[in-house]
Amino acid sequence: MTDTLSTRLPQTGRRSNQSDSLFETLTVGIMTGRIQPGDKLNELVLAEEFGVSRAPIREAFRRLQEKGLVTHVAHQGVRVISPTLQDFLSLLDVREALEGMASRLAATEMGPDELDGLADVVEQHGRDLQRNPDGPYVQNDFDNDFHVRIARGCRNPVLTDLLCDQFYPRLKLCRARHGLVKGRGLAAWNEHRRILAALMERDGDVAELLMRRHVRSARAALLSSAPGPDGRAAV
Amino acid sequence: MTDTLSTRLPQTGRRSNQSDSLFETLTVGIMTGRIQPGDKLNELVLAEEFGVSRAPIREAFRRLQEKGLVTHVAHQGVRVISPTLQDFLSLLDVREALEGMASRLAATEMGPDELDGLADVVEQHGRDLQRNPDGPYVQNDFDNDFHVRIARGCRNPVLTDLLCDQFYPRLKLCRARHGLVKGRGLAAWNEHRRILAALMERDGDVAELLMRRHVRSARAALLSSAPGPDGRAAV
DNA sequence: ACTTTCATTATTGTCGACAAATCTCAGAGT
DNA sequence: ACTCTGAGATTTGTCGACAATAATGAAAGT
Repeated sequence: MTDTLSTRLPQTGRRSNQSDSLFETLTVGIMTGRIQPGDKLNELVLAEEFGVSRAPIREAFRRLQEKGLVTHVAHQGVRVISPTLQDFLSLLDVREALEGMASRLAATEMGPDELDGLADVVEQHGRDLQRNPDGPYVQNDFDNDFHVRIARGCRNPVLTDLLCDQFYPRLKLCRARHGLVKGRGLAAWNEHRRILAALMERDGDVAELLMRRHVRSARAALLSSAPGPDGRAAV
Repeated sequence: MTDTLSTRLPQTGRRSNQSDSLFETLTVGIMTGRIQPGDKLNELVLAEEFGVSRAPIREAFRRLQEKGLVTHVAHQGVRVISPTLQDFLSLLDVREALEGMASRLAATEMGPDELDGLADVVEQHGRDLQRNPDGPYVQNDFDNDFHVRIARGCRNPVLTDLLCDQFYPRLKLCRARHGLVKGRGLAAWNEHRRILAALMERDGDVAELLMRRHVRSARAALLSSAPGPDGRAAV
């Protein structure tokens, strides 16, 4: 945790209870990397930092715990999860299943305007690649991310929530811990283009197939860039 | 909520904090149907019932909220989710993806002893069907459920937790709200047998295919037994 | 020098109380 | 009979304090 957290506290009057604000702020803090994997979250420190009592802090902790972003052991406090490479790989297996289904559903459910927006995202990604061809695919803006748009376009609220609220935060946590895979930007972009084409053709079977292959490629790239020779995490 | 909840409170000294006990007790209460969908959960009432203060109650509520079993609106309290038929169907779409992947992984990861145990489960199910051929497939014992065993056999902790801790409780909630589909017991059993066979042959492709078809069949049966003519929930 | 023991400290778990918001329902008004 | 209003009651949000447990570190023993 490099910086003071209170800088981002909305102190909004819109949301009446502080527990919800805290939860959101801490979630963003973990996703952006301001709070690092392995960091201990001290109740008193955070309470003072945010100018609240410990009760709302603890309630936010319980939600973070159930969200899978922190661990909580009795009388020992809360600590940001530090996923092993094995955890990362496990997460990507589940991601393959979920995003594959999301793509299948999105193929029939996304509206023309949504598809246009998705095409814009891909096009912008292509322009970014021209400037920096070897860079990884970075998820700068959550709302303008290729995968997030598909997760939202599948018209399945359970799946959308699962991916956006639970899965992508944990994925960002894994990336903060293990780094991004370099040099897969161009390959990812090509795979995105083919998935987009399948969606526009309303071909759910192909869209699922391509998305699953896409996630599997990312997983394989991660595995091949892993430190250990047997595919196990160093820590 | 028909019965007093405190009957199941472990009051165990083993688990030091009461928040965890409450969370588990409430989760079981919702899963078993003792707490019904739509029920309001009053902090003071529960605090008195369990003989604790409101703080641990509230912390348990936050975890239930993030688990997706209750809703929480500010100054209005906590209420057990009352899923629409649409939610039920959405859940089954995601279930198809997750259990399909679990079956694929389980085909290569499950040990011989685990497969034997799974075969016993299927056999026992067959004996139950002889006595009551028209009954639905009921999940009497969580540990001896066909799907739970596969979820645990896939050797992917993320997937196992997602299915057992998050998905199956929500599924039970949906069943409590919308009832079980009658008369699918025999068909389900046959599908289970074929999935088991694929697992024993270590054929992940077929196992995933059959499991997805199995879940889709259950979904279709639910849809056809639905009240509305257009597949929309009455509520 | 190293390990063990024990008292001190720091942190978490729980509680009761107060403030703020919502809900309830009797009574006035149409 | 129906709707609207508002005071009282109920319920939630937050706080400060105390108790219980774990982490820390100094002193004693080997």
